[in-house]
Amino acid sequence: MKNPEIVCILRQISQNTNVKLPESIDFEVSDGILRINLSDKGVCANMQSNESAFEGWALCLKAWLPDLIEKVLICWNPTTHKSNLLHYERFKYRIWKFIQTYDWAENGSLFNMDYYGENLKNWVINFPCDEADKEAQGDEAILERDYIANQKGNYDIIDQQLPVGVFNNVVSKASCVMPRGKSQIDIWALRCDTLHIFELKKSNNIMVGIISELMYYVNIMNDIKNQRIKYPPNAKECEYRNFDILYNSLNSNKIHFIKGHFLAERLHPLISPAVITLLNDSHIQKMENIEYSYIVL
DNA sequence: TGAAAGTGCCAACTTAGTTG
DNA sequence: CAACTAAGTTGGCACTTTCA
Repeated sequence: MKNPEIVCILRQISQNTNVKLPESIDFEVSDGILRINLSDKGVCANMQSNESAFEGWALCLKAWLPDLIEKVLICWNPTTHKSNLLHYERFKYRIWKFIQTYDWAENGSLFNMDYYGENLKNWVINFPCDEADKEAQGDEAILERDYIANQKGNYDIIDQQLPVGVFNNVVSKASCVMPRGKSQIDIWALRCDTLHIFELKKSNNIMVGIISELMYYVNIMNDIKNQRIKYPPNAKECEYRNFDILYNSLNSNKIHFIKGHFLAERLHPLISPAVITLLNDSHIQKMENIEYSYIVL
């Protein structure tokens, strides 16, 4: 069964005849196995784009079609030339995390993921280099500031725009491992022993890729919390955007829980409550105190 | 006709380079 | 060495396409 037949069943079950699957991904269901075949372009694309967002599609399809799908294989071609090595590197980290998190998910390519454990030791994460622009005009920036202003009383600290760029040993353009720049955690907050991470989306931006983004941010912060990935030495002097408070909390092992929140008026029609439940149904995540939830704006 | 995927453009953001 | 400018990239937005 391929994309057209799968879409057909999804439409029946979800009672939504507008549901679609991205044509840049080949889905294939047979004998209880869903194969998600990603293109060269997809594995090098922004993680929130449909062609790249395998986490979201895997979780949505498995949650909607539990009788048809027991196992999910993420497949791509590791031998061809990759047009964007930074996105590709992040893609491989995402795959590595995904197959660790869910025992029903497997790497369906010939790429050997074992080396990642060693690699992580050399990674460092960048941190704010100035205050966030308080005047930024984008709708999302305005939503972000409003939410932070409204929620100040509910958290010990709440702030915006936390960088999550991965680098080798030092933070510089030459040593970057994954995309840096604009991919930042929209909003983060601390309350007692819990770090909250919010992925904010405007109501007209409803994409399955929101799952990929939030999972990536949560996994990176969890790897920092567990000291698998470090901040560089000069991070301890940074006081922008309340980073010093976060840094000290992480450093003194005060953070025991990480909660990722989808913060939006509405989600993609395939992201049902059952998808959030499946997202949380993981031994590793329970062991590592990771949890996801949907907060309706 | 309406909803969702796909596409191309541009504002905004980070870093690197330059200047006083 | 701070402040400014330039360059390059990301991701949002608005538009187009597709399909029931």
